[in-house]
Amino acid sequence: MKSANTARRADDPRQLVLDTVLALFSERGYFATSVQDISRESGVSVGSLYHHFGDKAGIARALYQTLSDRMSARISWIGAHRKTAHDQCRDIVRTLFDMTESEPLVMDFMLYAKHRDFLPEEKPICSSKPFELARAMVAAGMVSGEIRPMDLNVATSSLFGGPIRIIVSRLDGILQAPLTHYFDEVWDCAWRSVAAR
Amino acid sequence: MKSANTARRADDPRQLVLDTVLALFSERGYFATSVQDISRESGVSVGSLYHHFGDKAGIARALYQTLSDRMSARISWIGAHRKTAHDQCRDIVRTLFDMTESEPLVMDFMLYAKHRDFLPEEKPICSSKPFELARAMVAAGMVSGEIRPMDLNVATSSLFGGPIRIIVSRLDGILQAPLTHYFDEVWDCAWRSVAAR
DNA sequence: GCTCCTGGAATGAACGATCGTTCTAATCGC
DNA sequence: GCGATTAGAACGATCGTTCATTCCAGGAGC
Repeated sequence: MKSANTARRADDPRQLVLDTVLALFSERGYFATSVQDISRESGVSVGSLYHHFGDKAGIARALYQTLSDRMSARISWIGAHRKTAHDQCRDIVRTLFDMTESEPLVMDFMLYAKHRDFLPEEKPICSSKPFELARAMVAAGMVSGEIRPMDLNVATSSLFGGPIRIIVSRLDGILQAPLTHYFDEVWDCAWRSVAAR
Repeated sequence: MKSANTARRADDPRQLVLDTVLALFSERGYFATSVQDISRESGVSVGSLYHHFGDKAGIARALYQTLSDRMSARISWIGAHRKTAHDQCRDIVRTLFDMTESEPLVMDFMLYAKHRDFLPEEKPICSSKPFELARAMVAAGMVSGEIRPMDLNVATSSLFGGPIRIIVSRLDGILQAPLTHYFDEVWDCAWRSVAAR
């Protein structure tokens, strides 16, 4: 094999760093994690960190960008492969639940990155790319008559607010059972809040 | 007047400091606010700060305690003066909306204090005193038959998740109109998600 | 095939700035 | 006159960042 992309995940210093800081930021927080910590834990020298990311905030920005893009891709896929707003939104919630269970650190970072003290210029999660995609699906559902006519912000918040709050509860350790256990009940409540009839 | 409490708000150094740090933490964040900043802005010397609060985290803890107690008091009052779970929860949402408009900094701090990097030992907002009170009202509503039988966490999250998400949108500057404008629609959606019939 | 050259990548000791905290002396209220 | 409170200069620790240096892969010239 030609191995055109010689940068395997294990050897690519960028990916090595991003994997490391996701864990460090989640367990200690951004400000309690020093650049020296990142260097030691990832095995990448301080000089390399600055070569690749510019500054400390650049590491956080790169991490957010990567995770945000991944989530956008998943949501876009759902939008293309499900027809009704009901099915699209349902699958989004299911994906969010699955991600929370399989990659809780990722979910935690995505939900709170903007509101933590770093990433000052980034816009809040609710106006970021992934959420914009979801909002568009809700809008389409309102046009098609699946969803009652109302303010678009109210509809989107009502539909996803409950599921997000359950995710937060799970991340905070309040819920012992995996989110799969709650999915049907949560989605039933969420859809009732905006369904046309 | 005897003026038994000689510590008027304007002269009480503790209250002076808490008012100051609420503004500073909200606009710059906890870690970007130095103790020297707090001293300069509040007019209280560094020595006094440490005399009254012990350390920097103590200031944040005191602020959280004060605001949390105030919110608990309001929710308790509602619990005592409204009979049905519907009216109780509705008034809680209205109070949250009102607070968001009249004291956005307070609301912002309450919603995100636990998830910011400081206050490490505090439990997350959803298991704090104010939210426990609200959860109890939901539980009572389920017993009385106002709310469909379901997992208590699911019901509470579904009922307050939408309103909280709208509050976050407003705090982030996404919504231009005051929350009063959205209240009826938001509450209608929220209640539909859990109402018995 | 061998050497030299080149530029991107990696290194980590060192730097200045700033942070939270301490401490001693001064001041206030009674 | 005495404990509680205030004052703010000073301290050690630690932070993010810099930079002179080394490493290394691969193309050019012969």
